[in-house]
Amino acid sequence: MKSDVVFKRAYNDSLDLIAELGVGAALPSENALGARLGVSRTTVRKVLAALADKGAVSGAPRQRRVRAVVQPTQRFPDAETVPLGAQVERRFMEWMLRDNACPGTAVNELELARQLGTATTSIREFLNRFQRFGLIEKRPNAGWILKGFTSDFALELFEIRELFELRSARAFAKLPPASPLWRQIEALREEHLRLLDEIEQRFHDFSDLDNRFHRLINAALPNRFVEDFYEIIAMIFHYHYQWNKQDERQRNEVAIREHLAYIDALTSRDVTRVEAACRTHLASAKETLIRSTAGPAAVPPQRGRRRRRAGVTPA
Amino acid sequence: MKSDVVFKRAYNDSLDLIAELGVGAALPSENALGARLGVSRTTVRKVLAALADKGAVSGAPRQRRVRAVVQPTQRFPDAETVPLGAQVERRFMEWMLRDNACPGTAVNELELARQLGTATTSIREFLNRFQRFGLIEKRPNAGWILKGFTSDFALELFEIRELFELRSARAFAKLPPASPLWRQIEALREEHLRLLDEIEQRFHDFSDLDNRFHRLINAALPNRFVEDFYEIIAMIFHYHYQWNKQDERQRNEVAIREHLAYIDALTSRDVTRVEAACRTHLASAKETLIRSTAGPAAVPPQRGRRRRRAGVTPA
DNA sequence: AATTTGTTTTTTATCGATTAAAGTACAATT
DNA sequence: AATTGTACTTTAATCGATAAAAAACAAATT
Repeated sequence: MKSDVVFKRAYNDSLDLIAELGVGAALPSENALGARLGVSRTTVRKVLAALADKGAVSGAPRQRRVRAVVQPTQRFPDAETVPLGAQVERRFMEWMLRDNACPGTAVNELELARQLGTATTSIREFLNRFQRFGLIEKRPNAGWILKGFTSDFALELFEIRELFELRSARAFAKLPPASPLWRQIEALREEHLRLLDEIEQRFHDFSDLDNRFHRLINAALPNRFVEDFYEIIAMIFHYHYQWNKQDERQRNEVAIREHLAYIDALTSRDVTRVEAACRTHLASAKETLIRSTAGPAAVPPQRGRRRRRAGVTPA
Repeated sequence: MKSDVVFKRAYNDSLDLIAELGVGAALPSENALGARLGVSRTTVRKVLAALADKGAVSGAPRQRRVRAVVQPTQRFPDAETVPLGAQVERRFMEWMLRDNACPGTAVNELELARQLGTATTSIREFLNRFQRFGLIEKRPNAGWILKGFTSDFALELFEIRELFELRSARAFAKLPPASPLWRQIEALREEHLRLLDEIEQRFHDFSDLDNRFHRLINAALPNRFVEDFYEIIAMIFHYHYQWNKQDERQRNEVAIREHLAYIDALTSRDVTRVEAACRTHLASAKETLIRSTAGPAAVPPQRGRRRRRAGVTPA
């Protein structure tokens, strides 16, 4: 059956919302709530019913009000608000990165399903979607082979990344002065400066800023394939940041300065400078990533004999 | 339950094989047959048992021989040897291209499943894999939206294609003279000349040649993301060739000449010439593709109201 | 007349079960 | 040492069913 993560997340978000509104405040209409929480009215009504049950809101049809603010302890645990697919992805990536899973390892649906406690269907769905990241490969009727997070992977990834980002950065530099992107990049520049100021305490916040920065560059010349590719980058970095804490503050500080130089180059509209700044930054990002890969080897898949099994660590 | 397309295809292929060997010839060992047919020994034995049953091969243990060549009418129909996923893809693409399905149309799993006569699981799997082609988009918990085969799609596709192919072609031109790829491209050049010679009768064969030509260029500097992207191109052209027959002979002849100029540029190792030839060819391919698209519009998805349904034509 | 709410229908996410195919193991045969 | 028969175990592909969420319809209210 379908899980109710949508309901649980909406319920938790509603608790925040009523705390924000304060006791006595009138609630928005069901449709307005749905739009705000990003769920259908069906789910809104379920949440509202649960809240009325807890005595958090009064149930009167057309004039619902906040009656009491619910204790944070009454919230659903965060783990229960994460969609199954995302959970599977996280566990799989952790296994691959943390345990440095070896290229050539067989990944098998049944065993993954057992270890993650889900039906095989969900695992299949995940693997099929995950395939596009280039880290696994399907052999029809015979499971999946891990290609692995190797330095080859990182090199190929960054070759394309550079190709794409140079293209986008050139387009950015040629943007008409009236383009709203100029304001956005100026705002990002200021965010960078603020972060640099408090780098000792807030260096973790760089990951998100990095993501927004590169997406903004790509927005100069939208292309669905570039955007899709950037999702691969974002995914890799998302997990990589969580896993490789070595020199994190230092690395992020360097990257921030590179971003600032990159932004300056863009605002100068001097294509040669833009290209140089872009290349410099990507080269150092590549270095960082490669240092944490397993190595170059892509061991050919062993056939005919029992292959090493994927051992994702149990929950 | 699992379908037995693997068995049926292997069986058909075996019929071809025994016809090729001729009556009286000794059959290869089970393992050798498995390697040749691309299936496991389990399936080989099933096929062999079926063939013995038909009297096509003698069942004697270690000296199996071809006894009779089976009539082509005894083969399994081709439709039964196509994996479900491929069938779904074909039907879906035909619907989109032939019926010029409108961007913004909702694609719904249940209805597709009903129309194609499969379980919804298979449809989901297909849609998840198909997503990477950039023609559909998922809205979690709420089905899929067709982005459609629009001119925007073609433009974005060709922007990346040019970026990638210029990169590969430059690398090709710089290949050391000892590289085996030089021999391969020379062989392809001759194939092009032969095809040009018989263009009136054989213009259909260009599609396959085109595919092999561009893959060879990409092989100059292997990169999994470039290869993955080329699968999108190949898929689009595969269906496009089947669907748009207008001026086919003429178009293919032009393309062959462009390929020949491109190959000459490569063998000259003059990067400027290579780039020019590559751009010329891709520009004309782009033109062809764009002429058969629906138009630029990407209608925003309608929400809250029943959207137009995807009407894939029944089997 | 447009919102808002109550009710019903449709669709997606997820499960568990079943069959085909792959893979394992090993002794018997050439 | 490779090939085969036999028998078995494991895994992938595919189905149908069910609960949650979305969407549509209908009635009530301002």
